[in-house]
Amino acid sequence: MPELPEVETIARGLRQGLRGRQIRDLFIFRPEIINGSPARYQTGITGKTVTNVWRRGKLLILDLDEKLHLVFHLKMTGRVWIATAETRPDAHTHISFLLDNESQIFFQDQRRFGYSILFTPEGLRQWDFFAMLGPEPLEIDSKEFTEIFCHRRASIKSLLLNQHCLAGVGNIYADESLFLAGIHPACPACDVGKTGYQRLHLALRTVLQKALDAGGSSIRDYRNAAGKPGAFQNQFQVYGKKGQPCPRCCRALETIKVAGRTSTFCATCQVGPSVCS
DNA sequence: GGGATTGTTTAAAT
DNA sequence: GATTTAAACAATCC
Repeated sequence: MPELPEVETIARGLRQGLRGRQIRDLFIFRPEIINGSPARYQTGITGKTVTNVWRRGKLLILDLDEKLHLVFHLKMTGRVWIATAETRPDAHTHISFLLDNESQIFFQDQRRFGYSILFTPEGLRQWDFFAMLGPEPLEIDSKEFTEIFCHRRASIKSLLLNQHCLAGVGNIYADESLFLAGIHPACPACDVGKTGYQRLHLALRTVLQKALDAGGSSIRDYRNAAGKPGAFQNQFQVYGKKGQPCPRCCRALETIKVAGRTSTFCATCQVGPSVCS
């Protein structure tokens, strides 16, 4: 679930608490969630100091001194948070990092789809997944945004979810922004139209910013760097609200599968594939 | 037990 | 070759 606003919220929280902290030791309870050699991971991180924490797409990245990047992908249920010295690791705690102030970073993941990797700067640059990420949706201008979609026939929703097109958007913010822009999720991207791209760009930025302001969305698993849930789930207009009245026209919200994902939308307010303008 | 959940990769089709 | 679609994968919940 952690998409751009959630990962960004975690990164901001960690940055606050971790800058200048040294990682004294780490305990790897489940080596298989480390991509690459666990031994190299262990020795590479031990004794290093966290110099910065940032986000790219849905990736959480801790910069360590001596030029290393400690990367996490949280996938569905991953969490990275700062626990007190007394907190005991549970069955879902796969790595714990002991800090020089006795607190600890926990990497937990109930479903274990997430992973962590330690990179050198060159390694990170050459990592295909990282190199192929599209632009940050909060950073591009409307011309760039339009250019991503206007020549492609795939559904607009599938391209919003495609990390090569835009980095950081997942199912929640795709559905919410398409509703706000009044665009049907299955509409071919090239048929959305000039004003449609502008509405969608604005809608996406608006939704992402509001979610950031609310500290992200917690459906069930997401927690911030302090282990606390976000609040944006209380502002959802359509996501997960099948059968409930559309906030705009009161027609019951429907779901369809687009790009293999459940998409909740209003059949009145979101213009269909054949009528997009 | 089947279906749904997620982001991403891989394979197949166009 | 580029683009698109579908299936597969990980583990767990309901």
